[in-house]
Amino acid sequence: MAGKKSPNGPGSIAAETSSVRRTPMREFSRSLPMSLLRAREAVMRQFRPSLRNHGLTEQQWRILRALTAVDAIEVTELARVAFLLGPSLSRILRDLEARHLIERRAAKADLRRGMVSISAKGLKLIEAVAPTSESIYAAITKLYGARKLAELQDMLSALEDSLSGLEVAGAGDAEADE
Amino acid sequence: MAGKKSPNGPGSIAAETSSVRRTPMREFSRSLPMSLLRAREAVMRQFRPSLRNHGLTEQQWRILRALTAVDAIEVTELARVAFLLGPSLSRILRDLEARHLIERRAAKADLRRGMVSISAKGLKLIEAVAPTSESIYAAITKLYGARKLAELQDMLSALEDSLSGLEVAGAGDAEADE
DNA sequence: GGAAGATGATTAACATGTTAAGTTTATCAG
DNA sequence: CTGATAAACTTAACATGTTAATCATCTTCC
Repeated sequence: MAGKKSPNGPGSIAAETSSVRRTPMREFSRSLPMSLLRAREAVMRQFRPSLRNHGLTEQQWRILRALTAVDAIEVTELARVAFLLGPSLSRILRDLEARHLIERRAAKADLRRGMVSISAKGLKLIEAVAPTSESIYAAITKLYGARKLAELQDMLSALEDSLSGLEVAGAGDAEADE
Repeated sequence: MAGKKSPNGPGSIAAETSSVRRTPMREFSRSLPMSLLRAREAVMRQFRPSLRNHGLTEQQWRILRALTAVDAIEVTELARVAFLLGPSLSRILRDLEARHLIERRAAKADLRRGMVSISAKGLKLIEAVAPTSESIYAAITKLYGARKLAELQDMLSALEDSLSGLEVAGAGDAEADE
């Protein structure tokens, strides 16, 4: 049930012919992006069912969660805090507003800016989800170790910092072969 | 250009009213899922432009990359290796096949199973992208430190292992309020 | 003060993530 | 051999990621 089974039994063609093409590359499964992706998925797999039972996606939860910390916030700031791109945020806010979980108004001084805040209904929903969410987080912390978890987050943060100054290379690499 | 600016200047309404609702929760930006998401995005941001210049998305690249290591592989195995869900993989394979970057055939012993392999054109594309990709990876390794990078991957792997035995809780938590 | 350019937000278009349902082929009980 | 069950994909439907284009408002400069 828990682990993925390895179908190496009958007719596993791929396993028999594993020394054919050897491009000199890092092993695929240990590349940094894959490691980060798998780790994150392992974590989110724990949270998704609970969120889903409350009718929320991960991103919708992130937004409501961020809104509980402030009275109101500009859309752009919210995108930064919840780590969502503008277009995604626009769509989600439209949906959350239709469900009366948030409220919107235009900023007085600049009509381009939209101010967003969580509604009473939204707060109530948050309070309904939070206990389970915190419980899961506590279980993860206990399993992995609080100290190790803090260390991991420090290393992730350091990784972000390391890359923040990197100019995106290959911007004139080659053209798509169309 | 490089850093995000913090518009704390005129009319920053959110910043002034920061002590209103205080749900007793972890600080949002330091939650584990967010840390992992941001770190991964910081890494992928380096690769995406180069891939894009070759007409590939991140996932398409993962698939072709995985295919270079084997002669042929079953779809299910490919999904596991490239860490994609079945439906995503189906769509991408359809597209890659239409572009003649991969080849497909049915397994002789079991017509339900599809065997996938990379084409000559696909290999050529891989070889065109690989140098830039490796160069970027090397730059990241140098910036962050090879030792630290290995340590980070070990910790990520350990995190996966820790969570692999966790039963997904909250599966009967509550119903969506519709 | 009005046109040009900058900024905040949304919309458009396409690709993927995610869960559920459908299709085809195997396997198995009777 | 046939109907039921399972397995391997594939499709469907909806939500988000990603980049480009559009819209509305603001700022600037002449």
